[in-house]
Order: sequence, then C-alpha cells, then structure tokens
Amino acid sequence: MDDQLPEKTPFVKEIPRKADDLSEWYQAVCYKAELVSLSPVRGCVVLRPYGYGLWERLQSELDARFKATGHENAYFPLLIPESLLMREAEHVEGFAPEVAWVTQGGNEKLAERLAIRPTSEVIIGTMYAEWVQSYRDLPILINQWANVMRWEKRTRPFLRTLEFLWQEGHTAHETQAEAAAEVAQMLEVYKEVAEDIVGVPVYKGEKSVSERFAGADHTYSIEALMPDGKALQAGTSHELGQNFARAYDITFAGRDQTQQHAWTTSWGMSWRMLGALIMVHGDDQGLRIPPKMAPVEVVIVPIARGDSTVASDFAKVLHAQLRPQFRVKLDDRDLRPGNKYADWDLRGVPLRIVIGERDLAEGKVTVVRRDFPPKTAGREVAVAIGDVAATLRELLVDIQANLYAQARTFLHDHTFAPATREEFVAKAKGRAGMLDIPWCDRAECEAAIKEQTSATTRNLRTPALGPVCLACGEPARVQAYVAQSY
RNA sequence: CGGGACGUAGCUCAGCUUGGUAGAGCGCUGCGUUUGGGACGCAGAAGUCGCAGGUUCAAAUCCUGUCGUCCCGACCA
Repeated sequence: MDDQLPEKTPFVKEIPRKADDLSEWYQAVCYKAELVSLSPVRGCVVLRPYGYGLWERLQSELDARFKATGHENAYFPLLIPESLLMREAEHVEGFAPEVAWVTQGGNEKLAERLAIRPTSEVIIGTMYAEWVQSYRDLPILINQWANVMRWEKRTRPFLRTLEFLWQEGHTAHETQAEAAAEVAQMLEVYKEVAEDIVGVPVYKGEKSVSERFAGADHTYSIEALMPDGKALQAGTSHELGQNFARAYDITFAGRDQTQQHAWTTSWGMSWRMLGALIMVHGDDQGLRIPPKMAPVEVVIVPIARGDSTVASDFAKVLHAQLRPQFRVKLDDRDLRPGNKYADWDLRGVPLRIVIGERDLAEGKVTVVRRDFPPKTAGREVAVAIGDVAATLRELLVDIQANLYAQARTFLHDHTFAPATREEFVAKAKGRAGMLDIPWCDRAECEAAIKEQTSATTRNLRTPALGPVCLACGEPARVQAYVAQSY
C-alpha cells in the first residue's frame, strides 16, 4: 500500500499499521491495550481496568462540569413498564426496533413486559410528574450515570455495543427559553470536554429532522471526524419541548395561576467518546492518550545493570516523590526495558521516565514523550533530577496541546466547501471528510444525498453560506456538515 | 436482516484440496546469563480443532445445522 514504509513497523508486532486498515487497527488496539474484552454475550464487551480508567477520567471531567452548572446526580430503574413506554408515540416508534424486553420473572411470565431502558426519558418523566406541582419546583436539574441497552445489528467496541455506559441529563423547566438555554449550555460542556480534555475537535450544530432524537423538537450534536473520513456523533443535547411533559403529565401551576406543561431536555455522552479518542490520537505504536484523559500520566522504567539496585532504588524514591502530583506508575516488572517501552507505548501513556545508572551518575534521568514518533528530535530529553516534576508538568501540557493541534489540523484539512454539485458528490462518495455546504433542509434532499453517496447531514447551523442548496439547487436555508457516519 | 469471509494453544497463523487421531512463531513456567527500544541458552507446560448432528473402520479435514467474529450493504443515539 505504502511502499515508503518497511514491511513491519519495527517497534510493533502486536497491531497492524493504522493506515493499512483502520478497523483492524482499532480493534487490535482496543484488545491489546487491554481496554476491553469480548464477552460471551454477543455485542457486549467487558470494560477492563485500563479502559475503565479512561471512562473514570471522562466521568470525573463531565461530572465536575455538571455539578458546576447546578445539576445533581440521581439513579432511576433499569426496567420500564411497556405501558409507560407507549405513551409518547414518536419516542416508542423510534426506539421499538432496538428495545430488549424482560418477559419473565423467576418462573412466572410477566403480566406486562418490561423494557430494558434504551434511554430514560420515560421513567424519569414519570417521576418528574410526581415531583413537580408548582413553578417553584422548577427547574429540576438531574443527571444519571447509567448503563443502557439498544439491540443493535452490528457492534464494535465503544462505538456501538448492545449495552453501553453513559450519562443522561434530564431537566424540566418553566419556560421554553430556559430549556433552550439548558440544551445549549450542555452542548457547550460537551464541546469543551471533547476538545479541551479528550483533545478531539468537534463541530456543533443542530440535527436535521431525519437525524433528530425520537420525540424531540430539536436535537443538537457535536460531531468529530475519524481518520477514515467518517464522522462520529460524540454527544447530543435535546430540546424535548412539551412533548414528554404532555405524555407523562409533567404539569405545574404557573405564576399566572394556570396549569402548564413543563419544558424538558435531555442530553447524553457515552463511552463512545473513548472510541473517538482511540481513533483520532492513536498511531502505529498503539494508543496515544491525552494527559488529561490518561489513567497513567507517567511511567517510570528503571534500567537494571548487573546486581546493582542503584537505578531501581532511585526509581522507588522518585515514584514516591511524584505520586502526590501525578498519576504515576513504577514499572518494576522483571522484564527487559524494551518490552516495557513497547508495552506502555501501546497503552498510550504520555510520558516515560527512564532511569539508568549512566544518567544518574550525571544527576539526570531521561524523559520520553509518547506523542512524538520514534527517533524524532525532542522525543527524549535528559532532565536534571531536581527539575523532573516541573518538566513533567510542562511536557504534559505540551502533549495535551500537541495532540489536540494534530487532530484539529486533520479536521481542518478534511473539511471542504465543495464548489459544485459534482465535487460534492465525489467527495461524499470518497469519504473525503466533512463537507460544508449550503443546504435546503429538506428530508427528500437528504434522502437523495444518502441514496447517491451514503453520506448524511451530520449537523446544521445558520446562516447558510450560499444562496442555493449544493445538493439539489433549491433555496438554501442552513449550512450543513455532510459526511458518512459511524 | 441480505451478500461475502473466517473460527485450530494466551496471540498470529499453518495443516483441510487428496480423511489416518495436531504443528510453527511469539507469549507462558523453571533455572542461568542478561537488561539504555520487543535478549539468549537449557528444560518444560499448554489445544474437547467454536458447538451439535451426519457420512465413514476412521473427521481439524467431507456434509448439514447452529453460535460467534470480521468486511460490504440495510437499519440505527
């Protein structure tokens, strides 16, 4: 394929090269870096400790922002009675093909089937109906960390599994304006976490009618671009209008003494975000984790020499020193250093401190950054022992910035504003990336685009940057990002 | 759910065409020498060949079914 590169990447024997086959590379990284394991259940994965570490990082960053914006965590049941689910017609219709059902408890068949939640608007709305009496009870700002289940046909680790972990925020407000502000605020939180923490640049916008959440008035998303030119929806925020309030009787006595329906919202981000992290930042050596997301920021590898314990003794001291300030791990396994390097490279640890007697004699250690390719100038630096903590701090900031910058460059280089319909179709078919076009905002047009190119609108914004729809020639109403999607 | 491919040791795979009772490399265990980018020597362990039927004296190999995985589509936050 690429005859510039050697047959095999010298440092990696565990995984194929990323550019050769993204899908195989992705799966190999997920399994070999011990993020997930396939389980005996079709379409379900086990999230292993290192993968769970990533999830915990994402959780804590999101959770802190939810709290800062006035939300509280709560937990609602996994099972939803069928009759309850049926109340919001569009919602049911949208989710029906993906719902898993419990039909039996113990040895007895249930009188009413119970849905395993594909999302929790229904059960939460039902409870809100009980809790809300007056405008004084609003807003309700609740988030839940949970698992959900959607019976998908085709699955892949993180991106689409039957059961997945996510958070779902559910709020109820007195006015539409408040609900709209909430939805915008949380979408911005997602963008901030995606970009500043996960290092994945995204485009914000509103979903088209056909891509909208079942039962919502407006759905907004952040969309990231993967290396194969396909887009990945990484977070969504929905204005549910009064639809769910009507279906589930969330009513309150308003300031004007009239009985009113609340305005509700919901918003979610899942472990799919980790799939974006893996694909966007990873390289031929494996994962490259942005420091803010790294379960281990720094790994210390002592180099043994004969019977001397000088290096390993110092490594223990340094480890103890750094521990309060960094997520640092001492790798004192009985392995040769090269094995450890390859191992931590695969796992994407941002920084490695190599401690050898040669450096120690000069009062130094070697610090190696993961984001630079092997044999790149500046990848390894000798650091005076007294400066280690400060250097690590600087490098972690720099790595975070560098990974984001690389991803942003890729996104910009693969975002196109086609000049003609022909160019648009060719680029859409060829998975060139995000196609930024003036669009008519008509479902028929979107269906035609999909038919011809298998791409769809990812999200929309206003105003349109041209007079006519690039796909069909009708008057343009919005500006759309179009791409094939995961 | 349609089309295609594949399930053999922890991993990557050979063996199947032409049936005769299972192999390699890496990894793993022990000992020793080693240790600045995936070490070497010696010794060793490890597989109901995805599962269930069938054909046959005999099945990893042939046939049927089933489950799972991957790819392309359809569907899908």
